[in-house]
Amino acid sequence: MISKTCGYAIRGIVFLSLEQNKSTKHGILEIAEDLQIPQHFLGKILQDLVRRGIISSIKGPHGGFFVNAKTKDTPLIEVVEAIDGLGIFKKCFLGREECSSINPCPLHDEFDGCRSAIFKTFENLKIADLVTKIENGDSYLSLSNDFATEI
Amino acid sequence: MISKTCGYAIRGIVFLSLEQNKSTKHGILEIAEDLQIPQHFLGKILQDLVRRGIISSIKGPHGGFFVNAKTKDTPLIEVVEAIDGLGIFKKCFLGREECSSINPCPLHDEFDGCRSAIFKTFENLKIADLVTKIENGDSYLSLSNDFATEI
DNA sequence: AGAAAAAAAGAGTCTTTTATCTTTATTTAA
DNA sequence: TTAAATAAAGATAAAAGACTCTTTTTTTCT
Repeated sequence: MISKTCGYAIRGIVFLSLEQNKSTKHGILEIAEDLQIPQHFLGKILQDLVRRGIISSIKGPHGGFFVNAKTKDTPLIEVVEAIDGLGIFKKCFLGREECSSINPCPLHDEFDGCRSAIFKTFENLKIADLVTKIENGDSYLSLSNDFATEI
Repeated sequence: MISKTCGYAIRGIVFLSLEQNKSTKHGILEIAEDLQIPQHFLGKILQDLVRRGIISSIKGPHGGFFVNAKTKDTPLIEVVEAIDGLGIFKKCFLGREECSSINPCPLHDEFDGCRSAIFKTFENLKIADLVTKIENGDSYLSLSNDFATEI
């Protein structure tokens, strides 16, 4: 659905927004290692998010990426729009150039409900909501050590 | 969700299954032009489907692709499995290597319902169902002439 | 001022998906 | 039995997505 890149973006923002991370800046190396995402690739993604104002950064010693006043209230759809664009919600399931309710493909109506449900979920969910889930222990950003060491 | 290639496959099968096409063989050029899909690319896709027994083909003059006894009862999930594989229903929304209900990402539960709804729809829908929609004029395989000429 | 740390930017690579072009194999019909 | 039609196969290319490596810029600290 959303690209891998966009998933990385969301995970990066949520990482910075976790309670114990909020007060500090975090270098790209640290973030990438913790989330197991290629360092320079994640770097570019976070730079995009800084340009959009979703997170902030400072260069130089003791610099790094960090949350700003806006971060936790950012709806996920804003991140999706920044990285993938909203066009992903309009693509025809069967690969036709155009597909809409006035000229639908045979799967259009079948999946239109799901598609708008997904869209609405991205509209309604904010970064803060994902943070809460993680702090409650209901979900995880990276494969938890518990699972990693159990192998 | 499903790849463009998979969409092409479904459209190709449905094209052959339309009532007025059932009794005849259709060359790849005709199918590709009608559906506006790159000819040789669609050729390879249909060849896959022939190997899977979902459609049939005959070489030589008057040869072409055509439906067989199985075609119209083929559930869409079988086509998806043939082209994309069922792995597409397990990929993590946030790009983690593993994601499941015992080690979910913060979006896992949000979208699990949609994901299984989509899976079930692909299980339940058969090629025949899509054919019916088109014959009823409820949906279209290619951009209809009506729309094309209105531009 | 100079060295070091860190993000930012630039450029290049690898992989996958999508698409094209060419050749081969099979079948039909004249 | 040869020519033509057609699917099948092979090889290559173009585009997009994901990832890497190198250089530059900014900032801090000594």
